Amino acid sequence: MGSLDASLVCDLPPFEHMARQDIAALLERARSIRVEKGAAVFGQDEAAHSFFLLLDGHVRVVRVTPDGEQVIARYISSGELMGIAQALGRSTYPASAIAAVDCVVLAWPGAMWTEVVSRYPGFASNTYKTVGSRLQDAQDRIVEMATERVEQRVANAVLKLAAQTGRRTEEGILIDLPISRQDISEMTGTTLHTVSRLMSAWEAAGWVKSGRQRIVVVEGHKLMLLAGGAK
Amino acid sequence: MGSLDASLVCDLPPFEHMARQDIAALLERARSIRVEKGAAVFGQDEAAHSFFLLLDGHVRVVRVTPDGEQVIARYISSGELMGIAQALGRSTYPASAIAAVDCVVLAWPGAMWTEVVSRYPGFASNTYKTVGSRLQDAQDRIVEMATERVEQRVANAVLKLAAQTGRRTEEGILIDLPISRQDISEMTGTTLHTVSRLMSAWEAAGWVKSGRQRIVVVEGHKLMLLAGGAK
DNA sequence: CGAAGCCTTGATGCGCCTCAACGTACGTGG
DNA sequence: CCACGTACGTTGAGGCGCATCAAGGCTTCG
Repeated sequence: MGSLDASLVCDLPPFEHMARQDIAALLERARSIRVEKGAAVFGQDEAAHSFFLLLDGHVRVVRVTPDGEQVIARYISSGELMGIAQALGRSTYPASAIAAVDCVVLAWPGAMWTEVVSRYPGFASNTYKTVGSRLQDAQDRIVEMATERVEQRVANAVLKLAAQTGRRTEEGILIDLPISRQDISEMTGTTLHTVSRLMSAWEAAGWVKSGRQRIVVVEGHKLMLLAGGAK
Repeated sequence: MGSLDASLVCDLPPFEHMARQDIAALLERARSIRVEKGAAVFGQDEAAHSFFLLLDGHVRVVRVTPDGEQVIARYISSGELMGIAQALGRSTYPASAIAAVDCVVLAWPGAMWTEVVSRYPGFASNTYKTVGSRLQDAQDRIVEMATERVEQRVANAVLKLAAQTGRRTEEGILIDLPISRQDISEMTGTTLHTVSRLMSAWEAAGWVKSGRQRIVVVEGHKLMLLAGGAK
């Protein structure tokens, strides 16, 4: 596919501190791909042939258990790397990446990773920073699941989504991607029923407005109190 | 402290594929430290001044929540790296590392990390492999906490410990470090009471033998069935 | 020998899952 | 464009898994 201009991406965290020409050289070797809503960028347990940068859209990273249950590991927003299995010495992807909306991604061949590391150490160290914060996130979530109750976890999940993908509107902060009760339940280890009940209660209290695949946070601070004020 | 011989560590995974003399050079710059049972190798939220290699013993990595609850993130066995915050661009340790028994650790100044990466790329890539498998572990645990019931999680935790630190005895596989019901509960997000009841039941069934801070797995396959046979 | 730490076991209650039924928005094809 | 099917959302009733509260026994160490 055609080449992209370095200026389009040079402000993204992965390219921080890289020379403009190095960025251009990297981009030249990437393929740019359009992914339709609902389609997979890569699939769980499939050979890790590439690593990716999400240019536009939102991607859901999902794990499926042997007996078919789904768990949402995280949402990727535009500008983030994903599928960086080879950076961690893995040969398969540990989860599936599903486009939550129509997306544009850049893909580099996985075999290029070692070369990239040695040639662009800045890119590599930014990648590892990303990995570090994801490990931190994962560990936070374990603590959360071990110590907090459903209501707190759901409040937290909604707040995180609002912080990550929120857009200010006159009503409040709109979570800018289609998200169902089921999705929230898969992020928090509960059922869509419980999420629905919580959202109804919060709506009655005027803290959120929500509808079909749509959530607007009106009174974030109230949710923060729920989520565990001391933090 | 005195210098160590490279032959002592050259078979450990972190030093795989490194030249003997490079290993020796690295070791020369490490401090070797004895840590008493119960003492901290490093503490949560403290500045990440060093990174470590556990030479001998077992270390418990623990997170404490704002309201004082503890969650055990993992156990480190001898030969593993730990406290590698700087490799991930972090300036503080995300958890505390407590010696489960008397330990010996090697410590390198954190500031050395960038130099180490560029000078010994093999060491770096092995480190990132470690990080990768820990991220994987963490994510597995999230899935587990989200989808499995306490009994399965506890069975899994016991099996993991047996696999990691188990020693064959005539009775069965002995988990070779002092571990209480409370510890298991902090690994699985439950209470010591529930763990105690489960262990009693398993003991009655003849699947384990256990006592004060001591667990022997007699019939591992029975536990595997419990933990979720399909895996 | 006392005290502290670890383990066990019972009784009780409730948070949340499960099962069930129905309402409502969406989009697709006749 | 309307009718239907499908996916999403809501709300109730019931029950169970596990936390919580409580009390007591058994090691291990100073």
